[in-house]
Amino acid sequence: MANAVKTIDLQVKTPRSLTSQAFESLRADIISCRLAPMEKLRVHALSERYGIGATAIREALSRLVSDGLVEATDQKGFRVCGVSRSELLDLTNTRIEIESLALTKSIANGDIEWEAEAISACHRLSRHSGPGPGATDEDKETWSKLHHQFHYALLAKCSSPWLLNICELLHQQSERYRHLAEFATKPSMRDTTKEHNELLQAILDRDALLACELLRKHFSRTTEILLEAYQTADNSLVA
Amino acid sequence: MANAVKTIDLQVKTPRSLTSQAFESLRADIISCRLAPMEKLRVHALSERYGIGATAIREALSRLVSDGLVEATDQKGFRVCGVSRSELLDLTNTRIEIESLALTKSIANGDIEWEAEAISACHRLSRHSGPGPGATDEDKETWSKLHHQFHYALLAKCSSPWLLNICELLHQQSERYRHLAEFATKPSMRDTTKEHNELLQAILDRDALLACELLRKHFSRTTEILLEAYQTADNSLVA
DNA sequence: AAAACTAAAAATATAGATATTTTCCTTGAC
DNA sequence: GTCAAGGAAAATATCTATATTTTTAGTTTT
Repeated sequence: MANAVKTIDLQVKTPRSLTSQAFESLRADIISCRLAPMEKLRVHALSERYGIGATAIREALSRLVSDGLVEATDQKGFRVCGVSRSELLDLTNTRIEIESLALTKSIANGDIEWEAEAISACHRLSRHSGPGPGATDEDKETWSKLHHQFHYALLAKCSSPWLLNICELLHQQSERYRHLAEFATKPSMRDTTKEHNELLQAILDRDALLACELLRKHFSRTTEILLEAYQTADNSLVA
Repeated sequence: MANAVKTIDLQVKTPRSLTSQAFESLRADIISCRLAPMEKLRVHALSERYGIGATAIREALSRLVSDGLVEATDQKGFRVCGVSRSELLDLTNTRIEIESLALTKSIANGDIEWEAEAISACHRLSRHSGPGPGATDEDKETWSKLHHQFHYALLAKCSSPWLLNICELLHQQSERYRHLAEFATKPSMRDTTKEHNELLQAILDRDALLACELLRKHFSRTTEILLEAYQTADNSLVA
């Protein structure tokens, strides 16, 4: 009721707190490995780097602890979580199993709108030039986003917020591993677009078993390539 | 080398930081619902309650955000995460599915030592008087711990740190729901000891399918009882 | 070379300043 | 009279700067 024009309220942009800004900057820098695994995170240094007070940094780091990106030790401060071959393998396996659950549910519940979203996300992704060697940092970031949106769209209708949360958590972890080897990967003799299209087709056919199998292969292949890249580059992932 | 008696260093207790203390106190109070769902968490008030400075509280609250126990809104502070029937149902389902994965793996990998641990944890639990109406707060807490240790022991050999992490996360969430209805539950016409024993037996028989089915029933029954308790007590879990 | 001491650096905690949000009261319109 | 709008005042969140403790690294001594 009352008059229709009152406050414009065009959702400008949330006047976010410095803590939130620091949180996102830190997360982005850790996932992209601009802050390397096991790197010590000195609050004072970060405070200068981002131009944000120490308390806000400290709080942002704390929030990242439960996300598994930062580890904190009492009286010794923070550091970026380490990486290892065994963790990458565990992560990949866990992700395959849990995303398969979500995908199966999504296929069972998804409606036409869901199919449409998946198709358009897949299309957007396929038209991007990809994260290959010639790409700028911005290109790579855009591709990551599109890639994420495609996979998210597939799981979106699993109708389980908790399951979806967990998938997001695992995705975030995987992204870090992918970035870690990014500069070491070769011009990829891999047709990811084809993989995505096949996955999409299986989904449209509502063939959950095939879709899960394709998802498994998709993730496994990425991990294999990463592990190989580490070996070639002696980019030692200490076990 | 050198003389044997120097510093006693009997692993007294880690001289933990105030932040860690605050973190654990807050977590315990939220899980036990001494801090109720949706309750506003005023930093100043908590600072006095625990006798710990505001910064440490703030940091501890930040750490709880990613654990899904506290939610933060920029410029509006913190509050305990809300609860709902639908979330309880989602949580239970997700937990059933994911713990089943872990349990199956554990059964595949577990050795004699693992069996022994499971048996002894089950025994310890069965000899406890239980969390029934006549129990003191300390009794209840001890029972929770033993119950947790039993279930953890079952999953311990899944050989996937990530999967285990996620199970712990979900367990923590479930515990909060259990405590929420604790005072409303009736003298339980339920033989949990029997349920636990049957589950243990299936595991010793290495019958993964049966074990998962028993686990599912175990969790489902708890949730049913909780939902019923909410209804009777008008302990409204707003949908 | 190992232990003990010293000085610098860093993490943690406190207190106080600033800015935002909420509350509550007043005012005005229907 | 009731409801909505406006606007202080209080409460609260956020941030900075400072002080205290702990860790680390370097140096000396045994």
